[in-house]
Amino acid sequence: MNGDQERMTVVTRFAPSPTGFLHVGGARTALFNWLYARHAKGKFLLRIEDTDRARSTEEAVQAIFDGLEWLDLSHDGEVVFQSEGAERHAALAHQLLEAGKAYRCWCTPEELSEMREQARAEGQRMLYDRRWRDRDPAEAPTDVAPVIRFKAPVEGETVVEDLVQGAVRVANAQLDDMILLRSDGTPTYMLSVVADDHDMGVTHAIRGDDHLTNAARQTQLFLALGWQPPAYAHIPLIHGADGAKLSKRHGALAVSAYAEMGILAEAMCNYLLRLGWSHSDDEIISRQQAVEWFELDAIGRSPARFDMERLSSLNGIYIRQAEDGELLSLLNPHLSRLLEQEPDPALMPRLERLLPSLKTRAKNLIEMVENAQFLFLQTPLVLDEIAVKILNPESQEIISELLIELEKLGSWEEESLELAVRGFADSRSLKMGKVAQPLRASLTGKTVSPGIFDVMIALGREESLGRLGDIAARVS
RNA sequence: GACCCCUUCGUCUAGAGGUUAGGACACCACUCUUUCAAGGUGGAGACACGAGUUCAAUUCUCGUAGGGGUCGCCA
Repeated sequence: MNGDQERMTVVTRFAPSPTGFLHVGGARTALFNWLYARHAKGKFLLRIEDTDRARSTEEAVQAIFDGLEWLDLSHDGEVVFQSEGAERHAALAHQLLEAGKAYRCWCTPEELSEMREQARAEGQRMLYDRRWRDRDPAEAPTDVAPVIRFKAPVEGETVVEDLVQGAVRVANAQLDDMILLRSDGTPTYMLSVVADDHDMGVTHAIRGDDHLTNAARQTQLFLALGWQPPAYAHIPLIHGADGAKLSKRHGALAVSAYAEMGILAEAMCNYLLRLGWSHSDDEIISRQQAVEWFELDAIGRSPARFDMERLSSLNGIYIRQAEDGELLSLLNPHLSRLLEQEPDPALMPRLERLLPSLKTRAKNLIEMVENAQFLFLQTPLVLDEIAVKILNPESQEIISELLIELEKLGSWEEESLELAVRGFADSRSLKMGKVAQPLRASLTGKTVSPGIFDVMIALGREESLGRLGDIAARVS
């Protein structure tokens, strides 16, 4: 990179094709582009590559917007829809044609597939054989609409100075004359990206490794148009847990699916950031630190596997760090779904009080609301199987006697509650567990819950005594 | 098949000629303890293989093997 370029404002872009949801791979690409732009105090642009009108959908465009919003990756300026530049792209193709840097090709799809068959049979790379490159257009069939192909260099090599992969050399003989304009006159992706990256002033194209070969062809096109290609950074792909490519039919989920699983956006970003990028031993990295630290040369070159365990663990950490108010609003939709109705606002303080205790016990928002569900249940509680076993006649008797002690309590604070319950256990020579577990079962209907005194405080005196009363009432 | 890229614990990675090869997740044990977690302590666990270069290679070079990607009038 020369000095002029260093002084230029960095412009990155995320350029997804709207043919499906935004999955983790795309999300990471977007994150890296965003981080690099913010780090360099440059611009992060968003371009929707919808030149394949047959496959692009409105819903997919929306899904991409939603996904980026969830991840909090805001772009600068207006969104560019690639299809809107079709006319200019087509004009560029004609300009190349007139300059003798492109030519018309009248091959039919059938001829092309024959060519591929033959190349395969001969063990060659399946390339277009350039049969119309120097052929007289007068020989053109009249019943075939031509495409415009790029007259690519035949000899020598094209070098992509990749910021992640290093210098990648491709022999020009390995690249064929790509189609610039389809027979219906519409531009192809290859032409459109080059034109748009140039027009948008993109200085750094950070994208998936699967575009590496394309980078060589795009470099040739840039040069033919008299433009300078952007700096490229091809980041390794994300693989599934089994090492195979992560695809829509193989483990790749929409980022929205992770949101529904109760993953926090911050955790997702932190996880994605550490997939292929590192800053010595740092693991928990805030957005602010990431912006400060993010450099392209710290991106690894080998593909990484997607590890849900790791994401979950990170998510647990972010949940514990989350601010209560924020967490509460994040929890709300999950709670409504679990309860199959809006939670009673009058009961929300219970959740709020139990939040600190709930935080250490969940790896995602779903687990969290499940652990908190008992706070919102109607009494008498329906006990689960093991809770029923714990509340045998003996335990019910204990609860009944404990209830009498608790009713006498003047204050309903952790200290006094603990004193009372422990005192009660001591007085009968009972181990704490003998009292706590029946208490837990009575109060929550389950055998697993946050600390029992936290539970009692969250439920409040009246509700707690009521629930214990339900159990005590069984003692005949 | 051709071309391109990759290769450190099971996974994500640190490392950039000389380290007891470090951290994180997961795993195991212990601890804390009213359950479950969280926390704390400790443990097991890796430089794919083969040649070179060098006094010295995980680190540099070249092969081999394995993995991945690309070869559309898709993007």
